[in-house]
Amino acid sequence: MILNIDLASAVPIYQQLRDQVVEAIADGELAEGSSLPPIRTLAADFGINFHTVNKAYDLLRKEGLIRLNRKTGAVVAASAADPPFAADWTARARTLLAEAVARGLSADEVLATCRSVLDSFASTHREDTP
Amino acid sequence: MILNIDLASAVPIYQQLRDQVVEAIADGELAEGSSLPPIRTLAADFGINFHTVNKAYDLLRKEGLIRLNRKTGAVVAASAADPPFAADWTARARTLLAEAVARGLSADEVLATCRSVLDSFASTHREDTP
DNA sequence: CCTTTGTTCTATAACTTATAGATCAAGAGC
DNA sequence: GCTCTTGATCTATAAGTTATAGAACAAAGG
Repeated sequence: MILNIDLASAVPIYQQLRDQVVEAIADGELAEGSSLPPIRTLAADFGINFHTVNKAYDLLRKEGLIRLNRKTGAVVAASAADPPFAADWTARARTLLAEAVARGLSADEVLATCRSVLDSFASTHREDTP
Repeated sequence: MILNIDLASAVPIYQQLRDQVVEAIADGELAEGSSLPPIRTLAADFGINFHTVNKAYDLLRKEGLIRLNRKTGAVVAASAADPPFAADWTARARTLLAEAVARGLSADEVLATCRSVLDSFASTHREDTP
């Protein structure tokens, strides 16, 4: 798994890490059961503090995306969307979609972009499609 | 225009205000040329500081969504999406869409949700559809 | 004139982010 | 058994963000 962080970005480092793990899971690059690097290793690789990585992993655990165990380390969990998540997600999507439309993108363009992004997730790295 | 703010929310007040104006513009509820309430009026209505409202308006101005003038007040600008915006928006959409997929929603469900939200924007409050 | 409006300064308290160091507890392997 | 690796959990500190507050300025209108 290839992770990149941008120290100059306005988005917090722990959030960048979380986002990239989320994208890797959606991508299929990180399948259920696969392991993430140990906190300290990842921190050393990026030259950042291990507490920052810990915060990202803790966030992913709270979201139910990974399981954390001593020695087993961080492992990608089985995904099961609960109804409250769907409602919350839709509210956030509404805000993001509204921004695109308000800035002058047409609904068709926006939907095409979404479809294209979703296709890029569905098509790659799936090992359960023989 | 009906604005609601949640003081208990984790999302900053100025961001909530910005998001709701963005949604109102996407909705057509706020058409090009229509006026937003004066900073101090809005602040008084919500019982919050006028600097907080000023920050939201300033953000909207920087995004090119409204124009600010002394005495003319805050007016919704003509929308014209520049290419850098589209690229930036797609990157943010990728993160949000990835979250839905990673949490177990199917690509079809997600796309249907997006379509439904976009339809809700396109269908309401348009006075340029005779 | 005086009011209304956005704009711009300073200041402060509370919270968030990132860093740092120390320690604990569970499991693996020698 | 001992040690190493691992996540988990405390304290602490510096820098940045958020929200509040008060004051004052500049332009346009009545």
